[in-house]
Amino acid sequence: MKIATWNVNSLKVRLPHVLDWLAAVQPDALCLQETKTEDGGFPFAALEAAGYRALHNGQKTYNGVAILARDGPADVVRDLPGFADTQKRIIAATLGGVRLVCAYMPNGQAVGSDKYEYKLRWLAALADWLKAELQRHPHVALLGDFNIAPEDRDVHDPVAWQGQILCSEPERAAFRRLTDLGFVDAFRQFEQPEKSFSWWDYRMMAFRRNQGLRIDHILLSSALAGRCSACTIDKTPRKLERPSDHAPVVADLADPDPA
DNA sequence: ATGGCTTGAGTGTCAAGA
Repeated sequence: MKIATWNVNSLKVRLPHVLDWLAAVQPDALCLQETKTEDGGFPFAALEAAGYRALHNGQKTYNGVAILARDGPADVVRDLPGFADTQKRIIAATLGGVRLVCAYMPNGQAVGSDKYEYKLRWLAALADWLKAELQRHPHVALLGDFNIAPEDRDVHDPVAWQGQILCSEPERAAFRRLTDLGFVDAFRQFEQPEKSFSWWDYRMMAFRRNQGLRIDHILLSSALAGRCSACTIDKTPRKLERPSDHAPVVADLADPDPA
């Protein structure tokens, strides 16, 4: 089973890239963030024609998350249970025995801002919910744009970014709270190239200079982590005309051992 | 240099991203 996550920064603009990427990579499930549309503008038919059913939690202009899957997903949840939020950042579904949680975590804008406080509250609510979710489903995969670079090696210039948004200690502590629940950063289970990033600013030719951050992640519950045979960042679509500023992250999961 | 691009909204120019 191949699962993936990609912040597309507007699905209307990026649909051709998404369709090409689905055809080339053939994932069983793709989690999308920043679709930036309500259902009315969502390309259900084009994705269906490509062999993917879509679950969408949409919003006009901002946010919006979706799960594209070959098989029909079950037990769909939209939004963080028990957390009052007008922003559409969560969609979850069960597929092939795996509980997929697609998340677009808040950006936070600046350390100390109202949006930063919201980010930390949102992350705390996510951890509380996932703790309960792990009791119900041992095989949980949390995929998405975390807007957190968990360690200095995930940052092109750790000195410049020290303490800044996406890298601050409270954000990194929120990430560690997830790994303390038993989640494993799939990417770090394997040897990776140095300076591996998943996001590059549109400005300053940041991609060409590889001035990026690794903020898009696939976290696997311990029961799932043992089935993961590979995890990679696919920089190919970042090189296209009018790219998303994020690259997809892909994980391969072996079939479960027969009981 | 609190900039630089890109998107959506809406038709002038701003909010937001990260």
